[in-house]
Amino acid sequence: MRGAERRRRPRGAVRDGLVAAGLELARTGGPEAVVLREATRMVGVVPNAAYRHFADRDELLAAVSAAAMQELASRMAAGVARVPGKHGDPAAARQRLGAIGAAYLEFAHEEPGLFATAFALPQRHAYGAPDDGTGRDRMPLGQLRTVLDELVDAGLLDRRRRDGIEYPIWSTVHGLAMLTGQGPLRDIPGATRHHLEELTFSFIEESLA
Amino acid sequence: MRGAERRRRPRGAVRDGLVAAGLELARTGGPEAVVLREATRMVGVVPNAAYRHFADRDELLAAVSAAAMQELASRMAAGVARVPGKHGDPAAARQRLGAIGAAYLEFAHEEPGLFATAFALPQRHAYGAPDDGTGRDRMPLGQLRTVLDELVDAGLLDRRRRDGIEYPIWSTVHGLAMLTGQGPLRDIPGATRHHLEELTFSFIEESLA
DNA sequence: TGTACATCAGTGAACGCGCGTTCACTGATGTAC
DNA sequence: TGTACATCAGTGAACGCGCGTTCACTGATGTAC
Repeated sequence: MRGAERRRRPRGAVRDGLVAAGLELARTGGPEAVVLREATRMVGVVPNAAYRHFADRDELLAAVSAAAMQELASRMAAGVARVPGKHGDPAAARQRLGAIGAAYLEFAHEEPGLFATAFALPQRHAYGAPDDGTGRDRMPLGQLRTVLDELVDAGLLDRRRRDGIEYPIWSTVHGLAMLTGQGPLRDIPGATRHHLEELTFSFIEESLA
Repeated sequence: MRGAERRRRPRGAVRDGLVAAGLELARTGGPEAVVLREATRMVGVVPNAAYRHFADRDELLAAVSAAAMQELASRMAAGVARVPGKHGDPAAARQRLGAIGAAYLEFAHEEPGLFATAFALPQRHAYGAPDDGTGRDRMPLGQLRTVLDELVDAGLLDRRRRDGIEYPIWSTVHGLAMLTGQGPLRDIPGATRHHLEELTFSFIEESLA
């Protein structure tokens, strides 16, 4: 790089660029496609420059994975926010639960690579992390809990059944996402997939009722 | 290899050996750990010898994956067979459903690498394949269907709700296996995991009731 | 039953590839006085 | 306000590695007559 070109990037631009590049790679090919050298190429920087920002490839992947999870969380939050009706309204509460599940499945289907990357983390996520104060972008599990609490307040879910029920529900939706995404049901037609999604939502509501 | 050593292996032994070696690799490190060269080393054969039996590495992985799925199917069948009581007996039917789910989760937990490999197939499985005539070793989905039919016969599941309900149930169990296996809940203590499994079984039964 | 020949299933050597990572370096930026 | 110096964030070159895969080969086995 010629002298005049040095340090033209704003602070943190390379790091952000590497994560963004990693996200593009993950989008196409999942976690294994997050190749450190390729990311540096996309940013226009020499391979070892990455080591100024990440200890190793795993650390880059962790950052990419966290970003992918954040993207899922944002979509869920947006889906929930789109449902009108105030807290405690039964119809609204039910719709918000549906919106959460729908956003989850939509993300898994539209961005299979990112979805896989969000969950294929070699380390732990802060799934239960508190929100950022805005109430948006909270982690998926937290958002699900909030809606389930609302279901209780709305009288749609027995308070005595509330404890821990987020896990079976999460499992059900996550399982469907995996089976129809990267799993054995991945090649079924779209209509069939939607039918399975409806069956699954009904199954969940049946259990809550 | 010296002349006398040539062709001492019985027919098909190398191929079977490669699949067995692949299974060992997958057991430890999942699908990516199925490395063709390493498998040939384990069998004691030169790397390119593998190409007498598989077109490429993907074909070897497919064979390994199918074997892993077969292992899961066998465990499920064994679990079901262990439950006494004849067809149509309500208590037995319920227990057989539980045995299927338990075998699935146990396999995912005890053999996470094989579980991942069984489902990380780059091609399609014959999940709905007919059985081999013995009634054992049928594919997981087929076994689940059989038990659900029995639940209907036993009067525990409304016949009108039977159609397609295998998918939400499969999703629920599969999702829990993923979340507590390779997923974000992978590091929870064993007691917590068992609690989640119980919660999940209850959730399913609640929906069927 | 014996022999000629095709096929099968292995060997041996080599290939190019891209990867993650390390090292010594240097110019630009920020900071203390 | 100016200067000395530390730190930051990049460059350039190189490494060893193991991988999948291809090629030409050869000995053992099975088959046709």
